[in-house]
Amino acid sequence: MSTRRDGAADKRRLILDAAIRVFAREGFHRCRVSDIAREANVAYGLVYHYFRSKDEVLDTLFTERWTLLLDAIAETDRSDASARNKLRSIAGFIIDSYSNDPDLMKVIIVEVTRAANTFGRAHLTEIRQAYDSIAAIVAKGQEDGTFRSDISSEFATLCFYGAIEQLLTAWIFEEIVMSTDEFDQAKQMLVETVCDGLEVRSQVPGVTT
Amino acid sequence: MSTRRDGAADKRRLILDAAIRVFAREGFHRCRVSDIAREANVAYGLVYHYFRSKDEVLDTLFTERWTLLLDAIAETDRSDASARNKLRSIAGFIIDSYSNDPDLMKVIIVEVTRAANTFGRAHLTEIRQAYDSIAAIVAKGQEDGTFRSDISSEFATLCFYGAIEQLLTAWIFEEIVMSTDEFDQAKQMLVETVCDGLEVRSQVPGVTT
Amino acid sequence: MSTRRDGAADKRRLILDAAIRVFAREGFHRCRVSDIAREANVAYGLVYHYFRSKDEVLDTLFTERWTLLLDAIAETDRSDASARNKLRSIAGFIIDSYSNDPDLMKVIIVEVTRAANTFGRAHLTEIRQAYDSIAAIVAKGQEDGTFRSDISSEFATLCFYGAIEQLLTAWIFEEIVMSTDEFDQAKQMLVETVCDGLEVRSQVPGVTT
Amino acid sequence: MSTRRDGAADKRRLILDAAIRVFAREGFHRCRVSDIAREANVAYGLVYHYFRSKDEVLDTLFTERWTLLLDAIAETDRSDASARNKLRSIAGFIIDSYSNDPDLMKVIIVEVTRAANTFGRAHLTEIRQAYDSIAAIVAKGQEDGTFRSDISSEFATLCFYGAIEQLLTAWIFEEIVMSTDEFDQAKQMLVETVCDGLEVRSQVPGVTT
DNA sequence: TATGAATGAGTTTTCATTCAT
DNA sequence: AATGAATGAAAACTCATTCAT
Repeated sequence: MSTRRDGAADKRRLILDAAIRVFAREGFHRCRVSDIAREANVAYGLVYHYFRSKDEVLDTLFTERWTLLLDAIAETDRSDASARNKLRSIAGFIIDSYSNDPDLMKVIIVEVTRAANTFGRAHLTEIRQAYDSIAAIVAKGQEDGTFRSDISSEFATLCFYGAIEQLLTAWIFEEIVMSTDEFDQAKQMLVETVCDGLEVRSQVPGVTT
Repeated sequence: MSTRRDGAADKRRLILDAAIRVFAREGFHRCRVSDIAREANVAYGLVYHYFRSKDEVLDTLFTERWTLLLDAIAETDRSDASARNKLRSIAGFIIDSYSNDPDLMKVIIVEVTRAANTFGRAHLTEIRQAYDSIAAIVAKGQEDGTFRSDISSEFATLCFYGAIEQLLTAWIFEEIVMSTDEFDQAKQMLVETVCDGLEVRSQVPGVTT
Repeated sequence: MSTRRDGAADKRRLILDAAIRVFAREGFHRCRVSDIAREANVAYGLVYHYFRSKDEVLDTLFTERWTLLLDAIAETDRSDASARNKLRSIAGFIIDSYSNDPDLMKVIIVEVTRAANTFGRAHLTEIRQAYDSIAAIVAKGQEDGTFRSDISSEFATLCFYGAIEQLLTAWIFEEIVMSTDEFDQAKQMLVETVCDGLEVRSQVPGVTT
Repeated sequence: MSTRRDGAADKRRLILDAAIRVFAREGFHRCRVSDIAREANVAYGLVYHYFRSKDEVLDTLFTERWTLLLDAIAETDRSDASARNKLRSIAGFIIDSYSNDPDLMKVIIVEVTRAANTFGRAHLTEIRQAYDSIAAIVAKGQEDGTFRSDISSEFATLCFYGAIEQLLTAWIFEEIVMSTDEFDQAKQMLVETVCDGLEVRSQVPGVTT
């Protein structure tokens, strides 16, 4: 969201990128502002020239990226693809984001999205907005008869997003390095599993307790 | 976990229970040890009499509860129920845990299970153990032909567990209060969604990108 | 200075002896009262049953031993040995004390005698008393013409006692283990060096700056 | 030791000088870091800006001064004075140090040199180095026939250094204020006593036990 | 814009001492 | 006499933030 020119001298960007690495490596709470400055090869005080606080650095990082996600979801929703393919596209976007910049995604997930007590709470509105947009896609799928209607769209969204995030979390937690093919396979499996669970079926298996 | 007699005088238990409330309310990092002591109506130093550090309090809380989960999974696995019903039982156990003690589950999820940088890392082994046990159940379901085999059991487990945790996280995040009926409905929907996605189907819908 | 019966059940003595080992091993400030109790195989609170405070344990240890030293000096002084032999006897007593109970002597020297800011200050009177008694012996040696009189007896005492303490300190610092012969040799060298320096000489070597 | 310019603005120096006064007045263990900061008229945190810990402040103070001593000994040793005069010079340097900056010397002696359990242990190597250099001087005196050879040079050094330190300790302990003349007299007496004890004599007095 | 010294509130942890049994 | 749980004051150390240059 920098309104400044990009270039070698954009110290603000330098700081943000350094912060990504430092937050990913040490965690937001564990690292010190001086760690960010050192990683960016920049004077301590400059961080405070560009950002009001350490929190604002993370907020900026989150909002930058989350806006892209919201845009991608909106963009996808505008297309006339099937609900299933829209979900595929969103899952693909998130997984590609991780594939392209695992550090940033790690920070966003670990420090914001999954941090119910701190930044998660602060960015609840933006996070909800993503859920709501996805839920709207599911709802349309239910309306046109693709998806079953006995599962609420909000609930379905939780399953969908929860599966994605758990996948990324596993990669983060276990420090798994994935190949391009493996990423593609993961996308495929994810969408199939979740969407198959959501689709209308001729014969629903009987449930016994 | 406590080998001491329970009763009004078990200050150790008092401290653990107070810690649950304080961690849930303020978050592990935000709260001070003095908050725990005050909440437990106990002298500051007594926390350190029973626990080596603030960290150890959380560790204890996590291990106490996670052991119950691992036991429940193992117990379930030992039964001769179908794979689907085993998963239902596990999901039920976790959701019931939340229903019975939302504060404790909030702490475990927010501060440990989802905290890749801090306690999550420390308890990786125990967390993995749960995943592995669930994956084994899925694998058996694949072997007996109930579940499709084109999705790896590990991957299926991520979807399953991710959906559950996202569900709980939503409740936690949004501070949603659920009725018993709603809890039951959630269990039902969760298992149906995930298991239907995993099951072998006569006709798999065509996938177009 | 226990007024109680000695015996296997004398917990007070047990505590004092344990304190010697713990103070010697870890230092007075570094060790905790619980360390003493554990070393003595005695309940925490029992230390406070017999002693008002941690300080009092050290005070007791010091006074017990220092009284023996003061007695030995007085006893020596009462004999009709030469001044040189009186000093030899005192040096011998101190070195024997170290030889017999290096831990206790380490504690007394390190924690009291050389601790100008803490216990040394508190026991200044008793420490001075030893110096004064030794100085009196030197003074008599000066009066009867054995020792030179151009060096004040107080000053001579400082040299004498300083040399002894430095010797013990070296053993303590460097953790040197000495044989009986080496102890005897040390006594011999010490007294010769110091006394020769104090004695009246036919020809004093010229001093040039 | 400071590589910074001296002047009113060198807060690091300010802190070190304040620490000398505070350590001398209250003792290292008794004083708080806040005492040092207040004495230096400096913010609490600045102490930690310049020094990693309270320990490091004392370490710095000791090393600064002890280096001067080692230099002085080396310098002295390089001259072609007699062994006796070399010892005189060293004793003079130490006593002058005390005379010029009694607080600093008090801190070094009380908190480091005589503290076998804490800092003395940490700086053992540097302390030994001084002893060794002095012992080398004595050894040369033995080789050229000035000093008697039946006393080992290490032993002689202990007597020499022990006498000096005991002298200073007495001044510190008893809070004796000395005039310049008295300091000179002390140097004179010290060297005479110790060196006379070390010198070769025509007739060695008989020793009877 | 850039620097890094300076500030000081906040928190964990330690441990001597007390006290109920 | 003996136990060990309970108390709480004290202090080191951290680090986000400010500020003078």
